[in-house]
Amino acid sequence: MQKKVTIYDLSKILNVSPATVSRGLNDHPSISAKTKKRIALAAKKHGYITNKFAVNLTKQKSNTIGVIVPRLNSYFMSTVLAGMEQVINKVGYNLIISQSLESEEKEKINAKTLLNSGVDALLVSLSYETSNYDHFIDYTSRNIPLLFFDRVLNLPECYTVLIDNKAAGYEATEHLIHQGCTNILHISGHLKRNVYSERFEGYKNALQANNISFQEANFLETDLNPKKIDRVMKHIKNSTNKIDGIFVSSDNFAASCIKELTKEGYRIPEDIKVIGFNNDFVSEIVSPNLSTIDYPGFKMGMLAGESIIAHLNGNINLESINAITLRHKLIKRESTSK
Amino acid sequence: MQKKVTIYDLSKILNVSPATVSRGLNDHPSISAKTKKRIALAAKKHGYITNKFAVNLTKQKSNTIGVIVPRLNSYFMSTVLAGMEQVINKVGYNLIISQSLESEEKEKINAKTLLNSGVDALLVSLSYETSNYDHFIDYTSRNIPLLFFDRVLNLPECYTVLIDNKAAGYEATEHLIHQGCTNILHISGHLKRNVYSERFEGYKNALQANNISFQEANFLETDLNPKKIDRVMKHIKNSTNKIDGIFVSSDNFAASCIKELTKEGYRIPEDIKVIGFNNDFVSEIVSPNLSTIDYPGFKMGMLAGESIIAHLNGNINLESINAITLRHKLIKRESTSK
DNA sequence: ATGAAAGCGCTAACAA
DNA sequence: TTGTTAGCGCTTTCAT
Repeated sequence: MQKKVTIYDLSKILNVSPATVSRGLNDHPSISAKTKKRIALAAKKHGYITNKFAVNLTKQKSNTIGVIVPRLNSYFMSTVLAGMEQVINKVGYNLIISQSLESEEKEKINAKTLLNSGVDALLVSLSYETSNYDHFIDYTSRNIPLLFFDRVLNLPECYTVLIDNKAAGYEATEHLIHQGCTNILHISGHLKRNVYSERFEGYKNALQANNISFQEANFLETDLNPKKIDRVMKHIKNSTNKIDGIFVSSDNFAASCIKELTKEGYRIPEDIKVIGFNNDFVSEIVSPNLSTIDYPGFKMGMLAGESIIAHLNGNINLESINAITLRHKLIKRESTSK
Repeated sequence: MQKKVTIYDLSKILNVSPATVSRGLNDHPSISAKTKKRIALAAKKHGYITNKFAVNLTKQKSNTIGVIVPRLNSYFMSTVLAGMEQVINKVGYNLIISQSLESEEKEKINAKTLLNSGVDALLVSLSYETSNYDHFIDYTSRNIPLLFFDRVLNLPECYTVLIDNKAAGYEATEHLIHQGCTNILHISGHLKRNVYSERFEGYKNALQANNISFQEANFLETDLNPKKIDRVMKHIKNSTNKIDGIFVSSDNFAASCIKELTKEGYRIPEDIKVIGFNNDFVSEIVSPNLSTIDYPGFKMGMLAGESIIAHLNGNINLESINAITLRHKLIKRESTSK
């Protein structure tokens, strides 16, 4: 175990004060170039590394940003995180990532832990369950910037980065209608979350705009877990009116649907057209290719990261902004062709 | 901005010493239940939260574990991370995650940053480029535990968690042979990395064991990026001996191969059988279903996390262990059926 | 251009 | 059971 060397050690070695060493190391203007060089040299020679614990304590900041996501292992989420990490790392920050596993309880614990560990800001995408804001007031009351992305809270005081899910849901549905579908099933995630409820809104609006009345039976609230595809298949087979289009709020689940439907003898897109959501890699692999909504995860991550950094640097003030909406895009592929 | 309350504030309020407050808060045995209750109450009432910066400084540890991965946005990696996060969070640690983006340069910077920020341990999966160990000696020399997973270094002093890639490569190849393939192409990642070089070894061994001589032309070193499938297609079409089997070191890339080959008129598995690696979600979606090697990412993450925690707690000593090898499994699906 | 010294908030050894 | 006090290593104000 190599004993750690501090600025005091260096100051003794160099016969200068600790303050000078500190300044030298931090490139303070009032230190002569010569002294700086000596300090730098000695630091390198003795393997000095700054003790961030002490720096954090004095400055009361950690250069660390907390993230809470529902789960790490999702194509979309990992893409978002990749974007965040990239911009945040570039400016010397680190990302502390934790997952709520869709549990409000764990989300609360995570929020508390991250608060405790002194993150300078928090980025959150909410769990399925979360229905109140209480675990975040510790942040706002301490003026720790808070930003929600993707799965957000409908509160005016929350700064958010997301896409226009309602419009996207509308476009997806309308695309199916334009392709000739008249009895469209919508497979949704939990309506508690904005992303799903808004897509659902868009779906209904598109129906209405095209004079198709919404049928309760054509709506399925699920947890979008491909392992639970059976229920959906049963629903489709048992529906009184033949379903000729499906709008699924996730590509993974949509791909599973295509797979199962094909197995059951349905022809896609002739019998049933399917459109997904996200533009995951899987949408290009499944046969037929899955039409979908391109959801710019990487960009969302970058934007969330950039916004929080800009705010921390005092360049912009999030409080004046309510939401940043990213551009989505309808991707037409074989699964919805005429 | 709510002024932060310290143990000194509480000690004044309660007319006890700061030490008592500290002890009370930390449930020290020598503090009376009554005093503890008083302290807890006051803490809650005044919204006290412990200042981790000070604790870290005093204890010289951060309860934080650093992770460096090649990229966050990969199915496999995000699964590993999900496993890690779960076990590590449960015992009160946090994960600081950074990505090298396959660059040795960035990996070095990340390693330094994480060292600086005072992680208690480091978990690493190496970038494609990395060829030397230098950026990790800062850790070993400071006795900061270091663990490599998946993409590791072939050094005796490195503690690693991985699967037996050679055996897995062997099994994948032999499976193709058993299914009747005689001219098998192997599409690999960069041989610099153990995971790919060992699978390649396994491939060659399986050929040899079955009296098939290895052809240089049947080996393709790539970066496994599905976007660069063209080169592979060209190779297959131009090969003098008809290729009847492909062993791809990644499911994503294998799925893309199936997709492209089918488009070009090849029948899978009749003309060419394909086997992938990882057992990603996509392997079940592509048509025909992709045979593959099940690679227990989540378990690998959990194991890496558990090992490092056990080591930090002094329960096991990593230095006595060299490698933990996880069980893999051949998954036979349609893409290799006779 | 450099130094002295206080302070960041907590823990723990030693005393009482 | 509780208190006193000396750090942990760095930054920064005020002197020089």
